[in-house]
Amino acid sequence: MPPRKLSETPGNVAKPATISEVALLAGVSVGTASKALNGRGSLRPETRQRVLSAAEQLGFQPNRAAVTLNSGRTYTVGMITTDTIGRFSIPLMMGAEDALGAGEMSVFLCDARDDPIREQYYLRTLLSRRVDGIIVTGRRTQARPPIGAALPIPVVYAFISSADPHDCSVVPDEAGGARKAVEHLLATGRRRVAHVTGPEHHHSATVRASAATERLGEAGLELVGAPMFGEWSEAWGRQAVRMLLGANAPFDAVFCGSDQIARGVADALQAAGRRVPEDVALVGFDNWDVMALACQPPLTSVDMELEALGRTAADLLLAAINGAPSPGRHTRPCRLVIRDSTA
Amino acid sequence: MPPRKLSETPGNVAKPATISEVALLAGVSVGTASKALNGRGSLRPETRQRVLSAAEQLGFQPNRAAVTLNSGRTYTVGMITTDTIGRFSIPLMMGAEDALGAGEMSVFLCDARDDPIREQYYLRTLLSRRVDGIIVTGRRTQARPPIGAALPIPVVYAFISSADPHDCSVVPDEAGGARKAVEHLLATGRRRVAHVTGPEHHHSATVRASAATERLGEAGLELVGAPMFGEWSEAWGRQAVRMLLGANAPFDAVFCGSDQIARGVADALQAAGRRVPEDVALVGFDNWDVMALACQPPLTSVDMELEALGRTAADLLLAAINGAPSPGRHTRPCRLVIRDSTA
DNA sequence: GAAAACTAGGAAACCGGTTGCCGAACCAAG
DNA sequence: CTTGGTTCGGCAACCGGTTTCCTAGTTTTC
Repeated sequence: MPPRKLSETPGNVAKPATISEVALLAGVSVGTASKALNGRGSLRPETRQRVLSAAEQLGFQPNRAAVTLNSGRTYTVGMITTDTIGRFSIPLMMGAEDALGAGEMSVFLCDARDDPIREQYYLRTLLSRRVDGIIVTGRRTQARPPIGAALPIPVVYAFISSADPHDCSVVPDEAGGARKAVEHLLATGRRRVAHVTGPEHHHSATVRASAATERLGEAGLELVGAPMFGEWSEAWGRQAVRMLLGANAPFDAVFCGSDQIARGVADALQAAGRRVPEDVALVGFDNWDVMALACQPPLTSVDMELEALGRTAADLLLAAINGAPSPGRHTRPCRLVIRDSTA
Repeated sequence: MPPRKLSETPGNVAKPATISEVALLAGVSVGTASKALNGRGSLRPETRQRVLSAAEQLGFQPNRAAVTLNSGRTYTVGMITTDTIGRFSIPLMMGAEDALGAGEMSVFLCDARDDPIREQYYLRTLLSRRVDGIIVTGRRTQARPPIGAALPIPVVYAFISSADPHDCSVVPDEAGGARKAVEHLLATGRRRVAHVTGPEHHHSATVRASAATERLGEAGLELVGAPMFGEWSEAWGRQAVRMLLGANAPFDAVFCGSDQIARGVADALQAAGRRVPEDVALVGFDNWDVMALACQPPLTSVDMELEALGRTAADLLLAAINGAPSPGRHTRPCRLVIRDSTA
């Protein structure tokens, strides 16, 4: 095999310049070149300048492997999504990547696809690559077993949280979000609120349901019927409306566990001749633009601010890498985005 | 700053083991340890075993920076999404990450967010980190200027393509997909097909529209009216249906440029009393499960097989890294997924 | 004008592995 | 007992930077 025939393009550069080539061109030693490039040591300004122009001319970029080797720092972090990359992981990743990029950190992407074997494989890979830290994200907020014990580097869990309370986790305040949703419904004069949400075994569903119930209780009210647990789909939203209408318990608002459910609810309500928001106000959860904006009318929804959450996680990780860890569970508020479905 | 106080956890390991520690424990020299671990040189089986158990015992993982330094290979590639990570980039990234991970490659994630400055920043970063190759992806299939000229490493464009025909690009056969959609409609007896799609300045919209028109022409038919260019939204789908119904030109099928449009079309048709698929058959594009499955009835749609596309791109990149580049534009077929909207 | 104090820049060790080369120990053959 | 061929494993160079230490040359000081 030829040494590195990487492309047929004629203008292809063979190899990046090394510091010794820069030193040679500038007529100094390698050590001096290094000092000039990093602003260390005491050099005549003219010498420094000569090295800098030589570097410029050769398009010199220091070999990060070499830098890593004697600093011990890789300026790299790993991001493991335990569930498949999806609607929730993306904003998280974007936020984290944004904050890390600003700190000159690069991000290794690892998609463990819900497979513990893949997860451990990636963990070993990341440790072998000596990343400075790891962010673990997932699709659900439920606590999960720590990804590893006694790791030599800091780990931050984002959205998902670690079952070990000493680990650093950043999670959205889903209960607070649900309370905000209910408060808004109360503020707009609704008194008979139903709740349609995802499966009962899903952590988010139960947390949001309890918080909503509790907040109504504080206002001396009760949920219309029990929380309706089902699945995170439009079809379930439609079905739930049929059940609600059949139950003969009047309601003037539905707080939904997700925007998809809310959209199904909206469709079914209108099919049944109920107007949104005049007859029934509607609040969703996730503020997933595709759903919330396409809904008719556009949907008021709770936004978990995942991008900011990812950014926070990255900042906490950077702090931990720099020797200032913040162990424990950190909570970030949700934001209510008001649209026509409750106007 | 303390040297590396990374977490408060007591069991925290200070530092990963080095090969010299392994060698010490096994009672051999560093070089011998290296040979034992890599299966090189000629060693007594017993010696080899002693080194292996020492490595095992210390949890030794070779420092990749050191390996990189003398192999020149980083076993790392960069993945740059030119547009923001979104619905299209995700499956691409997953496919690529999957194929690369199987080849022991790690992936640097770079989200350029449609910003040329960020893009060049990431490119420099990746080159400085001496990645073995780069995959460029984006949200649209249109050709874009090459990300850099005369790069020392191979680059593969996935989904998006490079304006330079010598660059390696992998794109879905959107025209073929559109033809398949039309063929299916013809096969199910439809003869009066309308086409509602995205903005005319969008490459995908025009390519798909032309292919659909052409395929109808081959059957001696014409599109009902001109292709209706608008935007990629449900609202436009609904509006287009109102326009179609108002035009008094009968139609028995609508081929839509996206699933979102198709869903708007479905809703508006049903609101107008037209049954899907009995009166009007409907085909979407993208096979975006959230839309295609939630649509009533579930939507027949063209799937661009983005995950496979990403995998192909990764395979081509790996081949190029190993000295076997495949310059030029590579096309991958789309797949028609048949559901109730055309049954 | 000589000694002391700086200054600029070079030599070399080092980070943690890999690999070519060489020598020691062992075996069998002469 | 010497010689030649093997086998095993150590030594040291090397990858590309950074950093410490040190020296030669210049400037300052008395």
